[in-house]
Amino acid sequence: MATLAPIEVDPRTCSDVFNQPVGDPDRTPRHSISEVAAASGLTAHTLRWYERIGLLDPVDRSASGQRRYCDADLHRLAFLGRLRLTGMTVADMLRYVELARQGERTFEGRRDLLVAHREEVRQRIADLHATLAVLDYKIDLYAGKIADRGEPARRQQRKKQSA
Amino acid sequence: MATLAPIEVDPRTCSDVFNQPVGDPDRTPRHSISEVAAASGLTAHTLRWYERIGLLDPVDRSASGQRRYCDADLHRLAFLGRLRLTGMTVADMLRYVELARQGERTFEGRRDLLVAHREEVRQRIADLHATLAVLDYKIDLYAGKIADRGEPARRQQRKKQSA
DNA sequence: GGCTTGCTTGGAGTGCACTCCAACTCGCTA
DNA sequence: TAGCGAGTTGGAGTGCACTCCAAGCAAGCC
Repeated sequence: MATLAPIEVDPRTCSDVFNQPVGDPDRTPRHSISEVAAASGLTAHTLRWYERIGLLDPVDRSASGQRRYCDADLHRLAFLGRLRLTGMTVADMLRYVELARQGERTFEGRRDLLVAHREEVRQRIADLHATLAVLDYKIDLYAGKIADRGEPARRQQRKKQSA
Repeated sequence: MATLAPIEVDPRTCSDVFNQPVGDPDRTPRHSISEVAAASGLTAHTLRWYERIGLLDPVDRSASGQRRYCDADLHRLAFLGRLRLTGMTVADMLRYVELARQGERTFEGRRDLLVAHREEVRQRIADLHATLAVLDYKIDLYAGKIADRGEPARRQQRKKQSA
């Protein structure tokens, strides 16, 4: 069991891994929990916890009872990790996963959930950009003040420019 | 005490309100806690809590002991709100405020703190954009599937396109 | 005077998302 | 055969950022 590369974020790698995984991800159970932890950025604790609360279906086990994750598990984790990273609550992720378990008849529900999340993501991008402008402004201000302190002779002049 | 407009996010309104407020914000204490709550998006609980932990200096009081916020308080809150909204921890905000209290000699420290936060904000914007791509992809996929279900005759064809 | 509304306080409580613990098993190597 | 490292479990604990509570006060209105 070699070290796993970090899970891909290419859209196709997490398209619809629950029902019709793109590229037919391998279902061979073979990755240990520590490998998956390293690859996903989640801790082993968190992986077990996700399984316990139902975010992951029960993972395959080795003869001695240890977890062995397959590629499909990795893909689901990659997608869940994206949702989590972008602020979706675990409760909403659970809702999504439970819809997915119910099959085709929940396409609308799942789409709506993702559309709502996409709106939130867009809003947050806008918020972050607005804050970036504020940070740039203040950082420049500090840069000017630090320079002024080094060159007190120019203080008067600088103050006029950047008040 | 009229309803306050939401606090501005224009960079100049939160430039350096601690030491040299831009545009010389009014120091007249006049806004009640509920007005400030409405304008800032924070609850009255949170405003009191921010003051208790030292994020805000002790706010002026009316004759009967009620808080009266001045415009400078609003500006500080606007900036702190931006930091908070973009994921800075309260502990880091406190560190920033405490640096500001120490005056000029902490310009570098404050700048460094903001520069570090700016980097985090940029990283998060990148993460959000990456997730947006994944969400777009999956939402399109669901749209296709929902359409297919309505038009079973075309299912074969559509599947070929969007697998 | 009585009622309502809005505010005050310190400390306790909440919700989320982990994160850790103690006691245990298993496979492997020396 | 002993020791080690990696894994197992349910339940308890942690840290963060609020959020609420109970009891009380002050002002305004009928």
